[in-house]
This record gives sequence, C-alpha cells and structure tokens, in this order.
Amino acid sequence: MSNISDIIEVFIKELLEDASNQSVEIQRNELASYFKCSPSQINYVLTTRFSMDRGFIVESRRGGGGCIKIAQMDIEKDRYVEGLFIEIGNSINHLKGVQIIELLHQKGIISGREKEIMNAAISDRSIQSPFDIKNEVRANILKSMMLAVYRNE
Amino acid sequence: MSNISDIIEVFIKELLEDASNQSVEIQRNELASYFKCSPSQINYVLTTRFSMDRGFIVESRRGGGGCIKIAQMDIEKDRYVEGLFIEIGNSINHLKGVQIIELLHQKGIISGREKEIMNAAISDRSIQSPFDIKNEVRANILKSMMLAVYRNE
DNA sequence: CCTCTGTTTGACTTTCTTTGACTTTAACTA
DNA sequence: TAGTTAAAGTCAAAGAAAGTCAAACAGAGG
Repeated sequence: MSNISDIIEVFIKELLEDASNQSVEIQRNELASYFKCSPSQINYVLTTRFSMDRGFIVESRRGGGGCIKIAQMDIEKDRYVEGLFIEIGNSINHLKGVQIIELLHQKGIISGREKEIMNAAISDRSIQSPFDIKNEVRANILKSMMLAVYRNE
Repeated sequence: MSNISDIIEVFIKELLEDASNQSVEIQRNELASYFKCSPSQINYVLTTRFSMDRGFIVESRRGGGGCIKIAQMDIEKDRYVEGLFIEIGNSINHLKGVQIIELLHQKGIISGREKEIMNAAISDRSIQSPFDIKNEVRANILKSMMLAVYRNE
C-alpha cells in the first residue's frame, strides 16, 4: 500500500494543510531527490492525485528558479460546486455549460459580467476545435474557471 | 521563485511606483553590480519583463554618462484594446495571453477576479486539444472574452 | 499463468535564465 | 580632431529547471 506516489501525495497535502493560503510551491527536482525517486514521478503524482477534477490548480515554470505551484480549492467545503463538477465531468455541451454558469450567477457566486466572460469562453465559436473533443475542452475550461472563482472569493 | 530576473523586475517596478512621473532612470552597470549579476542580465530583464507588449517604453543612451530610461505607457483605453485585438490575431501562445490579461487588469479594464477567470480559461491545462491548434483556440477564447468585457462595461 | 491496472524510471524535449565575448555609441581629453 | 574611456547592446552558448512519453515493472484477480 505504501508506494512512493501515495507518500508524496500525503506529503504535499500536509504542506497544503500548513499553508495559510491553501497553496504551496515546490521544486520538482528537490522533492524528487528528497524522496529518492525520479523527477517525473512528481509529474505522475500531480496528474493522478492533484488533477483539476479533484479541485487542484497546478501551475509551473521552467528554467532557472523554476517551480511548481499547487493550489487547492476545498471542494468538500462546498457541496454545491462539487455537484456541478461531477455534472460537468470531462465533457459538456454548450447548452449545459450555459445553464451551469447561469446557476452560478443566480446563486450570487459570480457577477453578471463574470457570467458573460465565462459564457464567451465556452461558446462554440471560441472553442473551434475539431468535432469530437470540443466538449472535452469546454469541460476543462469551465471547471478551470470555476476553480479560479473559488480561489478568489 | 528566486531567480535574479524576478528580483530585479520587482526592484524596478518599485522604483516606478515611487517615481512621480511614471518613469525612472537606471544605470545598467550600477544595477548589475548592485545585484551581482552580469550587465547583460539587465537587458534580459528589460526585454522579457518591460517590453512594449507589457506596456513599457525603454530608451537608452550609450557612452559616458549613459543610462536607461524606463517609462510606463499611458494609452487611452479604447485604442489600447483595439491594438491588443490586432496583436492576438488568430493565434497566441500562453505567455502572451497572460501578458495581455495582465495589462487589461492594470488598466483597470478587468477586476482581479476576472483576470483569474480569464487566465484559467486560456491556460494550457484547460485547452487540452491534442492537435496543433491550441494557440488558435486560445486566441478565439481570449478575443471572445474581451468582447464580452466590452459589451458589459 | 495471464491480463489488466496502476506505478516507476529514464531518455529526450522544451522553456527560461545566466553569462561572457564582442560590438556600438557617446563623451571627454590631449 | 583623434584617441581613449565609459557606457549600453547583441547574440549565442551553457545551465537550470520542468514536461513528455513510452517502456519496464508490480500486484491483484480471474
């Protein structure tokens, strides 16, 4: 049961616990050498345990002084948004997306202008990617924006 | 995190903050020796952080008593956004997108939260199109969102 | 024993930073 | 005015991160 990935996952989550602002910065190589694993192991942990669907935002910078920033939205805290996330899943059509954004507005979670910005982002005209993946891309964008809203309440 | 470029960037921005007329003069070699880096490092910071794209104008004079003058552009809002549209065109990479959004924020056109929402929408993690159209999709999304902002001033 | 799923690794790629050797321009001085 | 010196500019190479991807590996269930 104790594979390295799980241990690293717990470690990062503890860092997040301790962090005042629910976000933490790590250095990939540093962490990897601390746990005596390969650097790409860190990427594996991030993609499998700290995905957007689980309420995490991961950003990074390469080059000298580069780092990885992990931020958390406590989805558990808000059952409502959690439900919406599940509803979105990894694919959503335009109509449903608009409905969800409207709900967020009605609940007073986002302003009118923010609603319009989000609608613009998920419109079919914006997401001009080929056929099948449109709804996947839309789902990612929408969830990502929702996380941003929640991190900036 | 702690690369010299970022530190110098912050330093210069603080100088600009303090300056009464939104412009400041530095001496390249002096600054370089203050930060114990090579002089050309200063040029690197200027080109990557104080480019015109980011709303800065940099002028300099060589030779004895030479110096570098950094000023912040103050362009009228409407013309500005128009220019950004042209700059985006039908394809834009992530870095440039972030810069443009930052500018919109600095100009007071969008709020901090709107900035985060827009950043989320154009992040590489959101736009996971497997094809080579990422930058096209990003351009469309960004322009759409900017239009939405404009319609809802 | 085989397959399926999740983990681990390493080679290779991409991005961003830092440095240094060389160039250009301006001012000063004899 | 020519020569010297004191700036800043350029560019490419080296360095320092993080990212990707496919292959090897491990363990559980059938």
